[in-house]
Amino acid sequence: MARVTIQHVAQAAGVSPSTVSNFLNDRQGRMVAATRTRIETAISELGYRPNRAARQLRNGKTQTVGLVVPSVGNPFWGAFAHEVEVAALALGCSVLLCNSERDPERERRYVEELWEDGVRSIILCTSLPSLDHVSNVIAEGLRLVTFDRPAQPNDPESVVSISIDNNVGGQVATAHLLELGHTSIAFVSGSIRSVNRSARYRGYCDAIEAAGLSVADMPQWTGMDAAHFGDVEAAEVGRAAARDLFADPKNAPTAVVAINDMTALGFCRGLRDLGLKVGRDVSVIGFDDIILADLYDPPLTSVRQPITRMAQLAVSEAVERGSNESTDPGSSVLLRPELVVRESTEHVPATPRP
Amino acid sequence: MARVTIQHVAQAAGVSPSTVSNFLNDRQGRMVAATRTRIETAISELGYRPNRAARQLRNGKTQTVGLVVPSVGNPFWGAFAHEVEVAALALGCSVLLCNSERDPERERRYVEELWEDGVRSIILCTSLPSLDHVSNVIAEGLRLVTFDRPAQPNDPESVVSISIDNNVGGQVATAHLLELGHTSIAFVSGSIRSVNRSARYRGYCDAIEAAGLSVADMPQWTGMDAAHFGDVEAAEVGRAAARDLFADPKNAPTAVVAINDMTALGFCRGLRDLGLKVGRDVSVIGFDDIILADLYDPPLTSVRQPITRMAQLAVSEAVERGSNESTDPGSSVLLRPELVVRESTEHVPATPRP
DNA sequence: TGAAATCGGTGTAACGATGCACTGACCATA
DNA sequence: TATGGTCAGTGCATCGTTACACCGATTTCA
Repeated sequence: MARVTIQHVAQAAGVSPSTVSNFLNDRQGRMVAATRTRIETAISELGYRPNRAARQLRNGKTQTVGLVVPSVGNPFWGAFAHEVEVAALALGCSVLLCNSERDPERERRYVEELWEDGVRSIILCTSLPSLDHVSNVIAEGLRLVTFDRPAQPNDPESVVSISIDNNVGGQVATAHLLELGHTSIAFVSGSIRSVNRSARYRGYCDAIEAAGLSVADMPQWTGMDAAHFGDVEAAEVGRAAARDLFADPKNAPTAVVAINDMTALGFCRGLRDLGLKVGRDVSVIGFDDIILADLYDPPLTSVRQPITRMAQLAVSEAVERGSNESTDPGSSVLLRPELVVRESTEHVPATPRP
Repeated sequence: MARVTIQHVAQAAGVSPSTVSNFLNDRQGRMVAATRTRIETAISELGYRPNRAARQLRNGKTQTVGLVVPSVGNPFWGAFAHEVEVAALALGCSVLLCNSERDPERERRYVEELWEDGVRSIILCTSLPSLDHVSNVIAEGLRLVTFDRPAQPNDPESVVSISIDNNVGGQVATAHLLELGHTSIAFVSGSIRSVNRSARYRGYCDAIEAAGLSVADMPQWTGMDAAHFGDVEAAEVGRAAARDLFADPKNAPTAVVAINDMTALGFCRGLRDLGLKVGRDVSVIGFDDIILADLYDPPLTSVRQPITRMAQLAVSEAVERGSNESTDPGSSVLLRPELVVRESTEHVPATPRP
């Protein structure tokens, strides 16, 4: 089965390869209808599919979207990667998968390699405050879509962000706990230098103070200062937080806002280690609403990110803007998160724990 | 920043492009050491990286590994995809991700498209009994590694399988429950036409009968006959199974072997809906040992698949055999699964449930 | 009616890497 | 000194597509 090339199509249609190429690339301005149909039938009869490598070599671009996530092993990123692939498929693109392990240096290397390999659109899931590490590639024309990281003031103009409003998310989560009567609410998060973390934390602070309470009075957990920890370890962070926060029961929270569901689930596991019951003893709320939130016992209250919609937006920004050369600034999107109340959050216990 | 090509390197090293190409492709048989070093320094000084597209166009191959999983959204496949990417990176390959949604037609299309795009090695995660749908591509020379699907008698010779021994897994899981005193053990699975399911089921049957019991006496659940259901829906399967099996409490099992952890977790969720407690009331065991098994409440007993090792094996089979043109039959691997006992399996309750 | 404009396409030289067939220099043998 | 053989490296056509420059035929318009 030798490859069917554009020459075969040209011959079958009785035109020159150039004309077929013009047809394929929508430069049909000057082309009589009959020619068009002859080419169309020739293509379908021969089952012609353009050779990607040749195309890429010629114009220095791929139809591939790069997807850089912290780790597909994490259920949230796995689910997102899935949605991205589905959305990209619908637009006729493939997805090249890269795990950054939340390492800025790997992020940079991946982005640079993808660029050099002709990938012109990348969906970068990062939560680094600055994009300096990839700014040179952006300057050369990379269409970068950041996900789960709202646009920052210093971002290059061409960068588009698809994200939920983490500040609102933090507020909604915290307000929910406040409404349940909690007044001792801890914020649990691992990674420090993340824009998400700070936005969610700010939302948490805002809600606390709006309720007339003081953040300073809340139980604090400073987090594991490990410079290097992946995404799968998020659960470990939660578990450690539970251990530490309840080391001194007098000063322990009655409710916890976790930075994401994995950390929340780890926290629940930690509570279990201590003989405490989620919901009854301590309310826990997470972020993301991964599939396991609903499966958990008790089902986890969470701030949902609409990943299907977000993946579609990200892919269409990456691909469609990537195709036309317009310097259209593109549109960053800040979606409203949605609170999904389940059973891990309950009214504050009437009697203080023993 | 114009691209550095092999010509630039050649010029800098004072040789012809052909010589540089020879160097790059390890055809250094006849090449004096001085030339070699001149080329080496030229490459590193100029920061030369070969152009993938040109290479691919020239020899019709990519250095990319195709990875076809049912859905990266499923935590097990997400974790596996992660390990594959890590292993591929170590060998200098990228990974092209495809979700088959367990649809044979999509599987076929993806495999064919990857092949036509020059991908010569594919890790296919399927559980279809036959590989007929991709046999034409295999015949043309595709290096196919199947994962989580043991080699079948009718498979083409060149196909390599990396899998655990599912039969043993089924036995180990069931034997564990038998040891705990259970005599009413159900097998819960969704997909019907899967080689995994049948192997695990056979293991289950073997263990039951080895204990002097009869499979016919066990509570049966025929499964949802949906022709089409994805991988993420696995949890739904478990939940439905719980509902159905306990519809008639007199005839309900005291323990359950689930086809995988997602189904097991769904089953646990179903039990919870019914007011039953996992472990105390009903023992549940899953397969895969995904990260959430340990996080769950109660932590889930599971038959672990050593995915890191398996991913390494799969990638090395795919890439290293792919590189040399030997028709070395390659070696299928059947790893021993490992039982991880946690708290979702307990001794059979002394008193029958009300 | 003749010059220009338009129409519908075609010829050709790249894009960067590769590998076969070749060459010129040197050495050994007869 | 012919003859042949090895050594170290080179020339060139090629992979499939694309885009620019070009071309002959028809139409337009003053």
